[in-house]
Amino acid sequence: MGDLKDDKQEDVKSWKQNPEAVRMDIIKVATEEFAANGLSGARVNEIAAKTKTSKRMIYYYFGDKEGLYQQVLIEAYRSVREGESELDLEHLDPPTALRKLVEFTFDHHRRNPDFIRLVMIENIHNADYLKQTAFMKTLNQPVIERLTALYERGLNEGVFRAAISPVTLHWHISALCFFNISNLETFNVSFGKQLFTKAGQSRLKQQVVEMVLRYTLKPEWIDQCLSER
Amino acid sequence: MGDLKDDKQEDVKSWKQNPEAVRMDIIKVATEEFAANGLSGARVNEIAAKTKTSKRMIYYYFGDKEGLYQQVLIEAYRSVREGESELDLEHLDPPTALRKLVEFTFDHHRRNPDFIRLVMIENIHNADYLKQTAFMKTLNQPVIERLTALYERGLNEGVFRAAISPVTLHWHISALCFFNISNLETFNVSFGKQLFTKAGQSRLKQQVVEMVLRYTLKPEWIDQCLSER
DNA sequence: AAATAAATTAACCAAATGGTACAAAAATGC
DNA sequence: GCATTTTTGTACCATTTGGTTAATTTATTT
Repeated sequence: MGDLKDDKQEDVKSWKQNPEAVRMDIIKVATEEFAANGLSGARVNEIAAKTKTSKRMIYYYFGDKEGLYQQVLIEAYRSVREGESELDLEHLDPPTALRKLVEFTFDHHRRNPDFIRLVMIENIHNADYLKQTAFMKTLNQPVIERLTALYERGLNEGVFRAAISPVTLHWHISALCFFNISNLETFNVSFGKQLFTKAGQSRLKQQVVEMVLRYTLKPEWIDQCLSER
Repeated sequence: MGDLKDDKQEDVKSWKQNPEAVRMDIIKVATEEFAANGLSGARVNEIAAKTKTSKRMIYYYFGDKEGLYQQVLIEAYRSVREGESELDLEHLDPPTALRKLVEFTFDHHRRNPDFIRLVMIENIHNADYLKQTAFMKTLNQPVIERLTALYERGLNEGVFRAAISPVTLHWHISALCFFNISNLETFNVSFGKQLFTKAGQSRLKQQVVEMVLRYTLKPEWIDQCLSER
């Protein structure tokens, strides 16, 4: 018993190649590490250890730490924008569509804290790594286009106020939904946890919706659109 | 010419003590470094080099890097809250006072990007270092108190809608003003610089004011209060 | 099947980093 | 004026870190 023959010849030293899977494994691990610790805080050794492969592979595929970070960023933006594109707002009346968009954004940011953290981290670095990629504008264009279409429908139907720029509208929605996650911890410490309990969050979500709608709707439509739901 | 005598005996090896000045010098330099590079990104050597004193002093006064970071945070919060307390809103009618508060917050955050960055960084660290200090709630209480007084005045005068919590109101104002600075760079890259030119910023400020007022005011007062200015 | 290219491993390295040991100069107490 | 305590400067160190060298294994081409 226990003689060491070629009983299991498979697990001795043998591996299949699967570059793409290895790449994605590294990116996934690195995403968590960078989101948790920032660019300078993350440790390549730590990332490598949590990977199915070795540190050498990281440098083989990504060149250096910053190259890896940049790919993590790109991948994060891509996957988030992909998620957003599932929304279809065209068949809803404009106020309802806007409400749905805000609610979706609010929930979406809550479900993707790692993405929020990566964006925070990238801002700390003055967006230097996003600037290098340069395809950012293309990637983000659809967001604005959808919102523009929605806003113009609302204008034509006479329910939205004029002279709001879609980019500004997007900025407002982003600000409220982003801050909710990004500053959760310091706000907690400073002002208590009321807003961040489960009940607090669903109340807050409705208030954010309300804020955006009260800003966008013509006054005469406010009461109807807010009670509606 | 050039003989080395005791010509200047004063600058050889002599110094006056001034602990508090040294401490503040370190904190000031460290604030910039931490704001620029984060906790893990900042280098103690670099901080020391930019100081009038030596690395040894940093460890003497602050124990370790994290201790220094923590003091930097505390000092930053204190000085910012101090600045805010200069506002006196009591003698203005509630809508005007609220407008002034929002405008002030917007400008204030713009003038203190280092503070914004420190808060971002602290959030990346899950507010662990603020949690340790525990006097945060005391420090931030006045902000809520002032806002509560203002809101209740507005209620009594019949110009504000009911059932808005002051903490929530503060959250909304903070979110919009904070995001403006914190996410400036990534927003720039993603959606263009329109909102962050000089003209763009003053327009945005008015829109933020408008958003808060439309949310807070009773509908019948909106037109009057927004045109007023 | 031989030669070439791509993918992977393990051991190693120089530089940078947070932190300290030691000693000397000022201030303070007696 | 002397002893003790506080404050400061210099030189140094152990560890960690990002990154590499060189060799081995699998896949692909001819």
